[in-house]
Amino acid sequence: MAPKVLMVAEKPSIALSIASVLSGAQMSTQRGSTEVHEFDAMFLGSRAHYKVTSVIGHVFSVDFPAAFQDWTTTNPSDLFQAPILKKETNPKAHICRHLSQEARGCTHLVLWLDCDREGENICFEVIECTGFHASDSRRIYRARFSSVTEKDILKAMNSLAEPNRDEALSVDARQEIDLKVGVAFTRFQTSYFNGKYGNLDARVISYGPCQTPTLGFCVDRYLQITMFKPEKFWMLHPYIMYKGYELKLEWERSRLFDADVSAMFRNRIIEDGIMKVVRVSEKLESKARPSGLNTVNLLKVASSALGFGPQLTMQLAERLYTQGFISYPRTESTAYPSSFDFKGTLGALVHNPVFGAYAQKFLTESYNKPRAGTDAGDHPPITPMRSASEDSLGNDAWKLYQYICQHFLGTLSPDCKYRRIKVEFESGGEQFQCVGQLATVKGFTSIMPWLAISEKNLPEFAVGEKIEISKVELDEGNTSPPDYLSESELISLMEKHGIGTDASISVHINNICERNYVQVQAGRRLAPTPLGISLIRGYQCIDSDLCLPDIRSFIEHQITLVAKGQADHSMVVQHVLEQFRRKFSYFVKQIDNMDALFEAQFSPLSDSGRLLSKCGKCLRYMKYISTQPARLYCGTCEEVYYIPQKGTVKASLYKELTCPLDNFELLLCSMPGPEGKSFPLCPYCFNCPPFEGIDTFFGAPKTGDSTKLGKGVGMPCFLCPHTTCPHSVIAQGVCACPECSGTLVLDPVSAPKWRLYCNMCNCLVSLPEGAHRISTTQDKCPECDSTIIEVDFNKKTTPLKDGATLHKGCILCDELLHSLVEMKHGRSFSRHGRRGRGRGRGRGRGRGSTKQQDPKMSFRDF
DNA sequence: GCAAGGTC
Repeated sequence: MAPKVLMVAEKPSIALSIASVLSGAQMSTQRGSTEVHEFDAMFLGSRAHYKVTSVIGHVFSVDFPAAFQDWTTTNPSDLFQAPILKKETNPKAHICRHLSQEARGCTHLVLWLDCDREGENICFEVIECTGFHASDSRRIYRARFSSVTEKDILKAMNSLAEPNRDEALSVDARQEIDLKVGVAFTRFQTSYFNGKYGNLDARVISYGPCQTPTLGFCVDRYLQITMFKPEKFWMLHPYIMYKGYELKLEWERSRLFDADVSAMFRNRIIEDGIMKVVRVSEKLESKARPSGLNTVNLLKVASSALGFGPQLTMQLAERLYTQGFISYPRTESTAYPSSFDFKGTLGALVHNPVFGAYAQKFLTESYNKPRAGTDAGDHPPITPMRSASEDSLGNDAWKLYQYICQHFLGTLSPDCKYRRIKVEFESGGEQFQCVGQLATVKGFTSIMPWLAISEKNLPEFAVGEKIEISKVELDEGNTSPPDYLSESELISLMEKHGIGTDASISVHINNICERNYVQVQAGRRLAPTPLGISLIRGYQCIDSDLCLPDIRSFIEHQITLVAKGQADHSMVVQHVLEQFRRKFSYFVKQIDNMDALFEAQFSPLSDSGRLLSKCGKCLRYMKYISTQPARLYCGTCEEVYYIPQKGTVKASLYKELTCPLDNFELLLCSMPGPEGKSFPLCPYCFNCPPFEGIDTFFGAPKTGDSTKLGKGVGMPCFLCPHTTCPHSVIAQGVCACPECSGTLVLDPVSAPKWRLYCNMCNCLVSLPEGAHRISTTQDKCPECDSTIIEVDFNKKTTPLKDGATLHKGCILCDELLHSLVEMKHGRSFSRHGRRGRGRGRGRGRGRGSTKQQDPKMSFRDF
């Protein structure tokens, strides 16, 4: 039987390249989760059928099991020993199913994942999905390629190897360590600080072994700035007039920090009055052309020269790449592969209106061999692939494309050469100099003009000449602090310390912006916020390891032992986690030290917010904190009560009305929008629902579990089954909801457009408009068990005979009332089923059995 | 709600 070979790459573009090379572009392509390219060709000496497909990065990512997902019930320190599981990274893409289907009937598997540790790890993810036996070295092969070129692909096919399990395990180790450390610290910090300060506006206060050192770099610079003490200095600048030039000479001492001494030197020069030429030297200097463009350098230039953040740059680059204008934009390599087709790339640019002439010259004459650069074995440097114009790309993409073209042409240009002439002088025992520069070969600077050397002409001097000094200036200056860290400097620091990868550096920077730890200022400089500063200073005083870049190198070093087979995977994970667990428990013990910084930076809850609602325990007013998450704070009891995160809260209508269960003053909440519900709410019950068995809470997810209440999820009065309180669903409920198992409740502040709404779904029913008052009574309809309501009509518009205004009745069975009510949302309104009032447990099943029996008894047909 | 790493 002919072998059937499944080959899997890390991304669709590489699967396409491999298939094109191995099939000689004679393949058929099927769509699927990812494309599958099929063809016949030789494999290990026999004719074989090939299928080439790909994953889209990692198939799986790690997470905690459900039992550890709940912030309120899981102690973060338990996370270090918690089990972890692998979940499909993107379940909607069905990559696992795709691989399993494609592997059916295949005799061999060839793994073409990127040749780095992550790729090695994905190899085993793929093996798992395909159902091959990981140990079957006669059927599973690893293709090792250093670039996606025909030469390297063919070479890899002829030297198939085995996947490296140790390298894959090292990635497993990193994943587990990053997850456990990051999540444990993040949950602890967030829970500790969130809600503690009035003006600390943070949804989550995250920690991570990459993002935190990244923030650390920004705060370090900020601290340098604040600690900086300016010093006065003086510079001596004699001037001479010579052959028509006025020249300002530079002092060999550059500057002095002593005013008197500087003045003394100045007097000596003035006394001497003559500059003597002691030496004239000339040197040929050169400025090297760039090597190939990699991602990190692209990010740096884009940030510092184009003003684009890394996130935007990568988005633009991705678009240019998918549209075929540039090569793959995520690469570490600055060296072109030996097989790189420079002529082809230049040819693509010859018709470009901006770069065409420059490219054409290289083709007709010749071009320089690019500098060696470094080869990371991933992708070639970023180059243009196709000509584009500003009109077709749009402004930002064009700027980036333009730079990529300029850089590419720069790499093929000669170095910039220039003559540097230095003239040295002496006067009054002091040495001075002036320097001239003249370009002899512009080289790459003619296509990258911003890198050109600044030219300066000097007249010719002869040694021994004496020239009169025209004036002497003593310039005073102040040393100045550095500026905030620029994004481009930050990228360099991250690269230097191994924080993040070419693909993730932009993510970490974006992270610390989104978490409100830093703000991007003009010129893309990163100014840390009070929150960012307090965090880093907090780590520095508790355990500075936590925010130093070494924390990443430590992890990298440890997992490298696994990758090299020098240490056992689980031993290393255990060892590293144990160290972090100790650091974590020390951090928890010392959190007061960080809190002291927060106290200095942020105002305590008791100083902010307006007074709202009396606490049922101490009977004092609580404070309303409007910043997210919205909450009430009792300064006396030091308790926080969350309230619904949407809508507004007022005390007005329910002033002095208190909850019979706990004595807390009721609030009136109004959800936003013209159809938003209004309802009373007890701050205490909302946070600590007093009745068991209520499993539908306001704001809770539909599948929510009532034992796991989050912030903003709880029991407003319309869900409360209290039997005598006038605000409970027992008192305010009118009838069963026609749409769901909820109860229609009277909206207490809906006048003059009186209405009922369902306490569980969106169902809305409008009542007679313009009534003075509508209220529920304690009576029930004998026919349908709904609550009898009482309407006090307006004298002028009353529908009652003789101008009477008071009317009691059932909204379903009373003819007059029913003619005045209208269904706003929902399909039908049956009078069947027992009314809501009887549902002592808040969620009755009254309607369930009769629901389908008489569809005609709908609201409209009534 | 949480990390970092792939890639889209």
